[in-house]
Amino acid sequence: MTGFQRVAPPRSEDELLARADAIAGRAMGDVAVELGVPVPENTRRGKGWTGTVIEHALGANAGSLPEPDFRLIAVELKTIPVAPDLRPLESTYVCTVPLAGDASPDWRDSNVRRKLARVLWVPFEGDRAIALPERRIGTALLWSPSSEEDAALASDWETLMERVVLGRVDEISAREGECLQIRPKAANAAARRRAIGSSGAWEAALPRGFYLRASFTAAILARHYA
Amino acid sequence: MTGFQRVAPPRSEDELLARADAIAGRAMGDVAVELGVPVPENTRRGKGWTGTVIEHALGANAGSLPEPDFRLIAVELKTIPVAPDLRPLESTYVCTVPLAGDASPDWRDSNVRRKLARVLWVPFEGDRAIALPERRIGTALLWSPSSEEDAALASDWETLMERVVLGRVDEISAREGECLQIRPKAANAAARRRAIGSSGAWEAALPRGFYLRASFTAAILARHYA
DNA sequence: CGGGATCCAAGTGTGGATCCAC
DNA sequence: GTGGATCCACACTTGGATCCCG
Repeated sequence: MTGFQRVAPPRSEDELLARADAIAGRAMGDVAVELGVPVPENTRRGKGWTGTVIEHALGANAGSLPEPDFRLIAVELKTIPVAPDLRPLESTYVCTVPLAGDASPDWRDSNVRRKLARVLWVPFEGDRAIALPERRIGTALLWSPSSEEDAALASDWETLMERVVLGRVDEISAREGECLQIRPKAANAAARRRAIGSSGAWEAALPRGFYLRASFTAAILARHYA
Repeated sequence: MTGFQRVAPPRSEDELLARADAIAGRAMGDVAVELGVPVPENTRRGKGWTGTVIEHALGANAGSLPEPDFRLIAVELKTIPVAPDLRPLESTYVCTVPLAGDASPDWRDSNVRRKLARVLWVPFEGDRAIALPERRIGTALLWSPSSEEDAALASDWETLMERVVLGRVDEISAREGECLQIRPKAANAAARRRAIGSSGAWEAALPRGFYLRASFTAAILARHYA
């Protein structure tokens, strides 16, 4: 939001969906130029660019921390690169893993659950043979977890967090978890953050994040668009 | 330390004092130019400039957090503006007040005590009628608190922290404390930080810092230079 | 293929302190 | 005079994610 044209926050889910409809089918670069968002030359230098563009286009409250992207209506935005058959090409970052031992042991209080309570999925062409600005935006989907999805997420989360609070996050592999996984989330492999160690004392650990597996988001998109 | 000429960290107090002697009597601006440190035009835009210049000149490990300025020899650097009679014109910032309730209740474990255990005081001309770059650097003084000074600091610290841990930091005035006081330390009066409230729950509080009163530092300088 | 590694922008916090109205 | 308010630089953290080698 630094000097770009501002779009007012949406005041209802209908208003949000109408705006999403308005950019569906358009190219990322066109939307960005219209908003005054700079277009990166190199794709490697634009890892978070798509998210930023869509945020501005839809009127997200950019940059707030524990807040949803659309605060007024409590909706989180996730842009997701997809293949022509709508299958996601990447996993989806949810939030950081609390390593300091200051998190509730209850799934219902977790940041993962709060983040995923209401999500606007905005798919876009993920084919890397196409330059980023030329990729087209897809039709958005407003989603909340079904009771089955919530149960599956809760199960993974509880299994993973049990090891985290015991100070064993370093032993967790991204192979664990059926729909939710834990992976590194850092500038590089040397990054360290204060964490509870296995002895109960502070240790330095690689920062991690919770991610949704592509198979999980694939099922969400498939169910809706089928 | 961003692109300026680096000076190696001093390996002994003698080496540090020798360097301090070498810049005593010189003008701030001359030393800055020699080191490649930019000189600000407006004095209001250079509140921390003197500290930065002296840090570079003496070889401080700039920018580390809980570390002393001279890590190898555990010495903290404080530049202090003084009148012609060597009386300080300002109070001296020590460290932030721990508002989150995660601090030890023991003075011996406190950040204030650690910071002040060994200090190199570098006085400089504080007269605002003189442009900042023209102000001359004074003769440095390496100091540790006497047992009386330590006791006085401990007394103030304990009285103040008792109210802080009870969530009553907002009720503390800078008038309290004979040698150590608590004052705002923030970008502006609207800044807020998470703190323990009087009910025990989290509240938003204005960030604060511990400061040494000018009368306290005046006594230190007077005793040494008399 | 996907787990582990990495990249950028922007916001926040900390360390360096001094300013200035009452 | 001085208590309360404020200013700058820069390191760190977080939110946005994708890259890429075994």
